[in-house]
Amino acid sequence: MISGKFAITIHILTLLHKFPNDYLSSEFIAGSMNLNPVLVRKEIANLKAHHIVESKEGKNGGTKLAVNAAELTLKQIFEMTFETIGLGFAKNQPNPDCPVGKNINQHLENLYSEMNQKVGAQLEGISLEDFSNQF
Amino acid sequence: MISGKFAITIHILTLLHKFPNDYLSSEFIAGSMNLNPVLVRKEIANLKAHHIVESKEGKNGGTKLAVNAAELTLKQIFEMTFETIGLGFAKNQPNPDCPVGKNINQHLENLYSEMNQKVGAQLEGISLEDFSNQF
DNA sequence: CATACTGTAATAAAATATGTTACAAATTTA
DNA sequence: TAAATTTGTAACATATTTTATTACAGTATG
Repeated sequence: MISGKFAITIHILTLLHKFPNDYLSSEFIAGSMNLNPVLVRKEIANLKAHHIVESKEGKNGGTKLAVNAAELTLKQIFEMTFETIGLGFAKNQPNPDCPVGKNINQHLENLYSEMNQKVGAQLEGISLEDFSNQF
Repeated sequence: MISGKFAITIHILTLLHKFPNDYLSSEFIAGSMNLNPVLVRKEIANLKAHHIVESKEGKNGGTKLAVNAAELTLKQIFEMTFETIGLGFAKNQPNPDCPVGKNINQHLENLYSEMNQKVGAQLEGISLEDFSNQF
C-alpha cells in the first residue's frame, strides 16, 4: 500500500486526538472514513509498531493515542507511511551504453532527495495537535 | 499514466538536448531507456501539445527541441507531466456527519498545496540545460 | 460462557500503469 | 513513382498495485 496510507493514518490519529479518553474501535474509525475496518486495523498495526498508539483487545477494546499530540509531527507520520515523495524513475533497466540512460536514475534520485528535504522541513513544523485543531 | 511520465519526459528532453542538431526517432530514444517506442511517442505528443518539441514525420523523421534548454525549467516539465505531488486523499466519500470525515480532504488539500509551492520553487530553479549538463 | 473486540492471513476485485499490435498518413530517397 | 522509414493514434492485452472482503483464532469483559 502506498497511496492512501498517509491519509488513512492521519485520519485515524486525528480521531484519536479528538477522543483522548476513549479506546476507539476500528469499526467506529472506519465509519468516519467509510472504509473497511481491516484496512484501519492494518494502519493501526503500523502505528503500534512505531509506539504511537496502544490498543486493547477484547470486548470494549480499541485504540488510543500513546504519545503527546503536540510532539508528534507530520514528518514522523509521513515517514511511517510514505517513505519518500518523488516523480518516478525509469522503470526498466535503461541502456548502460548510453550516458544518459546509464545515469538518469541517479540524477533523479538526487533531485527527489532535495525535494524530500524541503517537504520534510515543512512537515516537521506541523504537529498532530496543530493539524487536529483545525477541525 | 501518472508514474513514469516525468521520468520518461525528462529522459527524452535530455537526449534531445544532447543532440541539438538531429531529429531523433522514437525508436532511438526508446533504446536508451529500454522502453516501447509507442510510450515514447505518447510523451512526445504531450510535449508537442506544449510546443516544447517539434517533430517531422516520414523517413528520417523524428523529434527535436523547439525551445531554449536554458529557459525550460523542471517546474514546467513537472506541470506537464505530474500536476501535483501529495500524500493521498480519503478515497471513499468520508462520513459527512463526522466533523473530521467531513473536512479531512480539504485540510489535506491545503497541506499538499503548500508542499507543491515548496517543490515548485525548487524545480523552478533548475533548467533542462542544468539537468542535462550533469551527464 | 456469550459478546465484542483485535490481529492477521488468504483471497478477490478493482483500478491503474505499462506494453503490444496494427495500420493510416507523411516524407524521403533511390 | 515506388519502396522504405517514420510519426500518430487507436485498440487491445498484460502486469502491477491498491483496495476490499471473508474468515477465523485469540483476548478481554461482564
